[in-house]
Amino acid sequence: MSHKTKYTLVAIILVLGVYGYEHFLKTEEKAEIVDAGKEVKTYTNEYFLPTSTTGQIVHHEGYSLSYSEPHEQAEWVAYELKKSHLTNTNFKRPYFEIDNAVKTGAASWRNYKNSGYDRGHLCPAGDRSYSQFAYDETFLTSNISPQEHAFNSGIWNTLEQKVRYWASKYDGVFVVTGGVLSGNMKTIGTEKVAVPNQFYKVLIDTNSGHVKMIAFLMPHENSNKPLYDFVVSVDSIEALTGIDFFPELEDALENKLEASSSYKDWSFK
DNA sequence: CTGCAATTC
DNA sequence: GAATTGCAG
Repeated sequence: MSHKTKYTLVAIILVLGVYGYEHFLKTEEKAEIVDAGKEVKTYTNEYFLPTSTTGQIVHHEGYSLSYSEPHEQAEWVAYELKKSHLTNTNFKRPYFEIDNAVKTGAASWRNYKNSGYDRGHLCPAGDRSYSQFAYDETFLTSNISPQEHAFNSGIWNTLEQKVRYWASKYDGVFVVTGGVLSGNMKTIGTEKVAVPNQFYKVLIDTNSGHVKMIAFLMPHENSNKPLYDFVVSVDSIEALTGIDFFPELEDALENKLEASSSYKDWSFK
């Protein structure tokens, strides 16, 4: 063959080689996140996981979730927020990524684009700022729900900050949070991601002597009311969602704590 | 902290 | 599409 043909072939091989290597790197990066879901969780983490009404629980390094395919979002996200997790580091926000660990296919972030709704974190990025990996992992689409911006940056944000305050004060809390996926809901995007009409957050603390619980149920709208106005019993959220929140607790204790809507054990400062 | 959007390459 | 920059609650 001619020299010209040889050079052409070499050039093509080089281009394919570089492309292939970059593709290999990207595949490796994705594999890291997927494999992270297979890691064995700590005892405490497993212990407080709620039941799944959808049959699809996914474990990530920094949180676990139960994915509802019909609603294209998690019915709950659960994680332990330790005092040591709280840092002042200010990571750059990454791009949202489809969660490949969701076998039925997690929603694309494109559903949210120009929808008028925020990509609202369920496990807040601010709760996983102890490492770049943990922070980035919260930007998976299985960890977000459509939220009105005024709500997300308003009273919901206030609640999230209060959770961090409690995690610091009580040396760690276990957090379960999600939207109430029932009733008539609007949808956004081509995949019809449901817009919850209410959001909840359930906390349990076992590190402060005696076990205590608190639950919040908020309409999907901003509010200037104090946080304690939204305290409800865990039982009432279980009735709404069908989720059993702390099935591993001793029954008598579980029944007592979950029936209570008292917040006397939790400091609102 | 919680986010979106316009701009540039 | 990726990254930077600015803006808003």
